[in-house]
Amino acid sequence: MEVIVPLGSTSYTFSQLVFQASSHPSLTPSRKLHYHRLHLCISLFQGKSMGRTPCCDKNGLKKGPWTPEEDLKLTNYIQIHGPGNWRTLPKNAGLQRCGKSCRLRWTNYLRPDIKRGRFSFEEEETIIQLHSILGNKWSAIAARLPGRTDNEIKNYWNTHIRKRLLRNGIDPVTHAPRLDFLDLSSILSSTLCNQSLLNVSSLLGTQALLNPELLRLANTLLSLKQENPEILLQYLQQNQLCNSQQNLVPSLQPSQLQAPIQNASTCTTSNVPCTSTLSQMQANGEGFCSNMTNFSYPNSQESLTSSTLNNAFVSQPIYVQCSPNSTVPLLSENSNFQSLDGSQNFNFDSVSPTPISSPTPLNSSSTFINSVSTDDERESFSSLLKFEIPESLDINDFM
DNA sequence: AACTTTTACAACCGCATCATT
DNA sequence: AAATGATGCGGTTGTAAAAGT
Repeated sequence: MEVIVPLGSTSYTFSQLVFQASSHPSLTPSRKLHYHRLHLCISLFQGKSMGRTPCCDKNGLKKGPWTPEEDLKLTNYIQIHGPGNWRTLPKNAGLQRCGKSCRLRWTNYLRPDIKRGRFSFEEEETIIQLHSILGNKWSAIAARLPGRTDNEIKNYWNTHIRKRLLRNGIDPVTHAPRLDFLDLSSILSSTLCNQSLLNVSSLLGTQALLNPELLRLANTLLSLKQENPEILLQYLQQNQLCNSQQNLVPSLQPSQLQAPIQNASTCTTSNVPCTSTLSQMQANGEGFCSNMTNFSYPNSQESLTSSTLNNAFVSQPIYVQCSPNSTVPLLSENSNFQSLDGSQNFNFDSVSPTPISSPTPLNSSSTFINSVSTDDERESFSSLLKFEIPESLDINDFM
């Protein structure tokens, strides 16, 4: 059966088209388009897909995990000839792979300068910061992390960092705190289960979460605490985060916090006293419940009661810096919380207007918000901190 | 112990971009 | 200027290992 192919105003038999395509050495521009269509027709007739020809003939080429033998062949070939010419490389190297697969294997796995193993705290912090600026530009992020590939960073982001940010109420896309992401229900329901803990201190712990930079730092440090406490300790010592003189949150007096915090799990491996910053870390979604309910004084082993917690924590104003030059209370003086059954009301009437800053480290070199040098940076950071709770916030909405 | 679910990561795929013709 | 090829990039998938039941 003869196949008729309409081409422009003329119809050709398929055999005619094949003949012309195979024998025509040079095409005039006016004919190029016709022959391009011809090529497509032939491809279609032969069952090939439309569009650009694939980078390799898929037939007979291996896919899936690479074997050590294949790795060796590829490595040996590149050591001699260098990377590049990926289309012809597999054939020359004796590999039944497409060039794309070879390039990926080399750049993501076999390259000698690739750093293997866990991401360090500094690397993780860098990734988070760069992602907040660059978004999902993995190659751009990888370019600033020597030895790490874009694929590796992307995977690490998706499997570790992204989930952790979500868990801790931070939008992994915008890096802004999101109350709807925060697992407030577990935090509050746990608290509400124990009426003795219905006090301002608990809510202050929750409130501390609402400082986005503290959230971010807490998130990172908490995960590190769980996954690699040694590196955390090293980092804390380097950045003096455990030095009470650092006054990371000046409104919370070290004397009021030392006792419970020294016994908190974060510091069990360290003799270095911790500050309120770490207490706020404890207050995130992963550590909040247990740590808020299990605080005890180190000497007496006496568990803290509601009243002692109140004594220790009540009346501590929490502020979020919303602009480089001013601070405002996170909650208005009229902010109220109400328990599920309405039996407990909370307010922050005692909040004093003493302005404080929130000098949370923003990068591994311990740059603090207050010490940023340029207006752009200030603006950038202050935009990160724009976050407030509506006065009409109702806890029941989160339950 | 067996099975299911979750996690981690290597690899694939399609599209975009750049360089060459 | 347009077509074509090579390479890079980012989203997604497949699968082995680990964790949970």
